[in-house]
Amino acid sequence: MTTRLTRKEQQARTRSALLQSATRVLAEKGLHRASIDDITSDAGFTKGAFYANFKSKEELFLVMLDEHFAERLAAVERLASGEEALAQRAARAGQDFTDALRGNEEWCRLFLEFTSHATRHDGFRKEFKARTDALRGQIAAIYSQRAAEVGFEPPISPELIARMVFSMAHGVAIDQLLDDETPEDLFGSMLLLVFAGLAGEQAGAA
Amino acid sequence: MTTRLTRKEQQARTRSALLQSATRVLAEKGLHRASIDDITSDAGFTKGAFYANFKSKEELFLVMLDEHFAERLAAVERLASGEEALAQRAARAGQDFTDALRGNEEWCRLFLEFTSHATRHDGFRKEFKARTDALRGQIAAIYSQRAAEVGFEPPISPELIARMVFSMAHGVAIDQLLDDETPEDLFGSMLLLVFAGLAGEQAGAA
DNA sequence: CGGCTTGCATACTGACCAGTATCCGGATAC
DNA sequence: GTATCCGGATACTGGTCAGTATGCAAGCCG
Repeated sequence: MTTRLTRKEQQARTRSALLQSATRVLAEKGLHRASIDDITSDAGFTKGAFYANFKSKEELFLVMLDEHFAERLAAVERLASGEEALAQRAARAGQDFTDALRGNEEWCRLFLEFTSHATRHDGFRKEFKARTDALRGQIAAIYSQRAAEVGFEPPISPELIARMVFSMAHGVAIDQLLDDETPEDLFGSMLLLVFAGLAGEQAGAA
Repeated sequence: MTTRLTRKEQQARTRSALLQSATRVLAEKGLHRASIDDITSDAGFTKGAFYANFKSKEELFLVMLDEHFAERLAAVERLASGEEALAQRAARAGQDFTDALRGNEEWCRLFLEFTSHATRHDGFRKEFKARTDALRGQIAAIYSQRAAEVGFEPPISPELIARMVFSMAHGVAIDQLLDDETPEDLFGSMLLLVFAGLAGEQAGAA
């Protein structure tokens, strides 16, 4: 019972170990300063294992992008179907979305790295954008559904609201990376203000 | 009249040419993928010129940080002393602050690069933070002064408001780098909502 | 004018790294 | 049980880059 794994299982295990190490090491050192050897040795392998599982470093980035966004999308969908927060303000969705960011320094760093990589690699940028759009679309949909339930008519489009929430989250993530004095509830306060503003705008005419 | 420059003047000219090229090249290629040779040759020099003017690549980053923040601080102070926008909403200050960002893709990219560098180099991070704090403090002061002029009592501290404005600006900057479909007025709309929220919060109790 | 200084150029070094070629040993298939 | 396959290890290649050492010519000072 020492070696119970088929070859496929073994390789899958290796691959996911590499991905896990990649997340850690790339977040720590940055996309370009972390070498393949850094990543594989962190996982207890060598270069050979890497190239048996990924075509290139660039492909690794893509795979990681996929994994991270899939996780977050799943989290959002879980929230969408969950009943618990239903009566809460729609901001909840955005809040939850960035609970992923807050306290998750690793993902913040990776997000930064991926972003700057994306600005220089158009293929990667398109993939990044596509996934961001999907996530944002989900959140917009949730918001709009919740708003309808409460009988609230947003003065601006849910898509735009979602975009604002994303931008705020990313900005706060940056703030937290740079500054150890960032107020704990910065993002929450911002959401509150924005949604207070939305409520106010509805009352007042355009 | 061919060579009218003293040696000091000549070197100052070289140095500023290098800094200008550094801004362009580092924004284009990223802090670590742009080599010293890339920078110097963009300016029509070679490595020797670089090391005659800067101790190391790291020192170059610091100098650039200084220059950029000095520019922005100056811009903010110009705004603070200017009379033209005095009657406008306090958001003007923040707006102007990020006009520097909007349409200034180069600085956005550099900001991203500096940020991610800062997360890995504590000395640099502290310098970055110090300058950010100064800029944010300025904006908070302006906001607070304007609010007093209008007789408006902000429900939350001007420092926190300034921090929000910064975060939003940075988030929008990221959005714009990643997405060519970012609405032109995203940042403006966000500011509007936030300040509407502030006004509303003042009326409503806590 | 002549020796000294110095800003910049050139050539080089040591280190690092993505990707490739080759090999091995154990799992798989028959 | 033997031949095959293949995940992963090892060794190597070509290229890049920060930083250094040295040279040189043009500016500086007496």
